[in-house]
Amino acid sequence: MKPDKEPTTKDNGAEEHSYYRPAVAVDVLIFTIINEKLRILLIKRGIEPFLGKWAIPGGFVRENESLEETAIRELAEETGVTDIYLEQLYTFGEPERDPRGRVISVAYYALVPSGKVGVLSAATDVTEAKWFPVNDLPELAFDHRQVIDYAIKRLRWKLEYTSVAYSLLEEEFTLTDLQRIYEIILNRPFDKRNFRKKILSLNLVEPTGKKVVRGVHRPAQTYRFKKRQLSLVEIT
Amino acid sequence: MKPDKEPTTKDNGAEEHSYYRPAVAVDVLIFTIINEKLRILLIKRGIEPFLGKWAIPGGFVRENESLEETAIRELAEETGVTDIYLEQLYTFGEPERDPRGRVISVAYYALVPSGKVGVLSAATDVTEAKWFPVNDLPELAFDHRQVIDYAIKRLRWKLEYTSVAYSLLEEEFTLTDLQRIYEIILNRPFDKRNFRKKILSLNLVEPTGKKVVRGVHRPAQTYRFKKRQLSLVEIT
DNA sequence: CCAAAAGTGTTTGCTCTACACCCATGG
DNA sequence: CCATGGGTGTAGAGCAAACACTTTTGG
Repeated sequence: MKPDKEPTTKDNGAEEHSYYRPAVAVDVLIFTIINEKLRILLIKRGIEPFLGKWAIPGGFVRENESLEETAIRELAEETGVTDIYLEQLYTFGEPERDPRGRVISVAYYALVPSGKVGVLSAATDVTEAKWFPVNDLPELAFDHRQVIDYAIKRLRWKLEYTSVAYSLLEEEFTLTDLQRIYEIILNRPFDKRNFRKKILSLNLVEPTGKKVVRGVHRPAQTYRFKKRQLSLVEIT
Repeated sequence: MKPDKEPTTKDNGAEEHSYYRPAVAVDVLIFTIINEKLRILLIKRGIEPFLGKWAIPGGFVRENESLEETAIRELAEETGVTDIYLEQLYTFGEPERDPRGRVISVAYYALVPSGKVGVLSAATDVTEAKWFPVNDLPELAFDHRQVIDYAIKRLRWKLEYTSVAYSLLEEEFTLTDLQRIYEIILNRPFDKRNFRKKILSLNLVEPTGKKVVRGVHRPAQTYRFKKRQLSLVEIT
């Protein structure tokens, strides 16, 4: 139970005694789209430091629990959802990030389908939690502003080069739904014809055969994502 | 000094006492190119577990030292070099990765210019360290095989989409040098004319005006990287 | 019949690929 | 003068961008 030289063995036996052990937390950035805006789930701090400020939900790693398991647990505690897109983002370890002492925090980010969101926001009302549009954030605790900025950059990048976008949609969706995800997150318009051409040429999506009527206009074909597996470039 | 609820405040006061604190290590994957091969610096373990197996150099985070500082320190201890490309790779935290107890390890990877290598391999002879070609690795300790595989994937990706390649070269280099870096790491040939056209069109490189003679043939123009700063896509 | 989103092709420019020969040097 | 890598251009294919009208529905 007392690691002495891991993971290396650079034999300068000077460090045989107990090592300095920082606290290790996992923070989970939970994104979704509500009302045409990319939003993140934040919780209001009830204690010092940063009392009253908003923060990314997170918690400490437990014994016998992997980092990913911690993230999944946190996610479930906050939102009740499981089985959604989750990816390690970055590990933040500046000594001064927490005024109370050293905390190394491994950040993950999760994408929740826009549809499950009603449920979520209800479930999270108990502990003071809210979905904030990412371009209208409140005052944040710790270095959480930078963490969020970094996550958004990564999300934008992933959206352009992989198929994460599907993680923000329900099983069945229209191509317009998909296009809207891209437009909202990347914050620029796409040409409808070119967009559809590109998506269909990627062959990641197939029509369900069903149509859905969503207003006083022509019904739309719905599609489903072929394999519920992500990305061509599965390197972060 | 005793963080109680960081970084979140999900008020279930059950965890007010001292948290479980795993050991936190930083491992540094140091890559370079020697003799037309991509190589990684490994050290031989002198103690159990995995005695005699090779491992990625690393060490524990110290108080008041950021993760990056730890990585820089490890890198300097192993190789003597400073001021080289360093990037956080991933954080590995499976509870069973170290048989002796929980160790969370934040992996960084570094790229050392091919030229500084002579110096390095000499300097590292003291502690049993060796440069191994990445496609001819010895038996490795812990989960280090996967860590290396992951790093190589990331390195390949970075090479294609950013300008990390320059981190493996000296200040001044020929276009053939650069092409060779790409060919070695991506393990496929490039067309000389197309390669040069592309590199020059990116405008990241400028001729030094000097030429270098390196054999019984026409001397080559040398170039330098315009801004010693990396990547267009500065995300992960 | 009107409003609103769904759906659909073609042209143009640009980027990527394939490909072969002359040049400068040292021995 | 020979061997060796340095250096250069062009044509064709495939991909990305721009762009406008018809269809289906509910009210």
